[in-house]
Amino acid sequence: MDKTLNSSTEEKIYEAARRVFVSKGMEGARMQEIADEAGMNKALLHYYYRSKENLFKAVFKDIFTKFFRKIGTALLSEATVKEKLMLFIDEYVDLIQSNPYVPQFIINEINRDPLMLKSLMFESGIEPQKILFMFDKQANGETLKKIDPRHLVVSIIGMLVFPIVARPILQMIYFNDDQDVYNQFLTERKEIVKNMVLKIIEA
Amino acid sequence: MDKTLNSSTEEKIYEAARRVFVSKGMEGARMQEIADEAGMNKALLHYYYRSKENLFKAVFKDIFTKFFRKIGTALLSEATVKEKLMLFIDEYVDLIQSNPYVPQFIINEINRDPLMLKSLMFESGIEPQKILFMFDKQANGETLKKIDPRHLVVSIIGMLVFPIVARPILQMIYFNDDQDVYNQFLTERKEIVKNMVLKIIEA
DNA sequence: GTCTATATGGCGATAGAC
DNA sequence: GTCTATCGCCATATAGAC
Repeated sequence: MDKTLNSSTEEKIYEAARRVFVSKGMEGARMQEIADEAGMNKALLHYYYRSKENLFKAVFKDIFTKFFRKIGTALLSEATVKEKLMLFIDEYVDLIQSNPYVPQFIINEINRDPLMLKSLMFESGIEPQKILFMFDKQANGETLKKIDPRHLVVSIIGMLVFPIVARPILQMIYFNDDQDVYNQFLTERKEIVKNMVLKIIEA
Repeated sequence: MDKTLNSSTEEKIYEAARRVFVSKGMEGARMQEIADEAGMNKALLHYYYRSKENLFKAVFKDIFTKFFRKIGTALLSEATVKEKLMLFIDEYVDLIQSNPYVPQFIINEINRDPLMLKSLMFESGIEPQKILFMFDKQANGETLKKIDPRHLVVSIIGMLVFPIVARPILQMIYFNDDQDVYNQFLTERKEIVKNMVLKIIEA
């Protein structure tokens, strides 16, 4: 059952806007395209959301919040550092596999308007320091002797995000633009990154 | 001596366009801003380059080509795999430190218009497979027993690029938006990534 | 070659009929 | 609430004086 079939006009607009904004960005998106995608007239978007800026902010806030909450869950779980990291990789890979445009979208929009960050973190109730400090404390006492957890987390996310955002380039130079082979590359990558991380923290 | 002081009008336009395009992207850039940055009138840009698209392509082709050539040099050098990788990290860190906006710029523009890639690789004379195959061959016989060199290179670039492109977010949540501390974080990161890579390939 | 002034088109936003 | 028609602005691009 397609959820959008029975949804209200406002929900249809929101879903369409989400798709268009995420793939084209705030500047690249067109209100006309969102209207087409939602199967209605352009004027209706303004009737419900008054401006493109408003519509964008509604979409971006939700995406940003959900994405960061998801990151927190694995790191806040009750487990050893090693287990946490493996769980984190599992969940993060699934997250970006099913939302491949989101990481680049968030990075681009934050860089375009960095002032969004402060208000966004405040409004969304995200407390990243809580997550990171907790990770810090556990890590220091345990297996991670000489590794700064910040560097480790940055490395893991970078290893996972880069092949997604740079997909067109890598798919071209590695696999002669073969989409299926690249999907396989991404699939096997989860275990490979896990092994790399294990080597890093266990050495 | 500022090179732009004595350069021709066309060179001034090119340099200004490079700065604006790299930081704002093709869609975000404005011809007026490029003209202001070059210290001249908007009409002159069209006199020399005819269209925004033309000017952009001239800039993008150069940046793309130079960036990928630079990557190749380290991996094509005569050395062991380990030495190659360390040299590659050294050069790549320096490259993106002095061109922090370029990686995101390239990724964005390629994703916006993936068809650019084929013609670009052809025109620029880049042969990435040569580089990668060479790396493959050396790697297989040597220390990298169970590691796919493709995954390793993707991991390294991801580890290095991510803290640059996601800087506003990471600087905020890690260091309360302290710019100096984040610069230090980036500086120490070169050696940290080297150590991580060594653990990965030596385990 | 370099400027000012203007044409042209696209997009966000609004007015107003239904 | 939903549509058609249109306004007004801004950005690329061009015309034409100097």
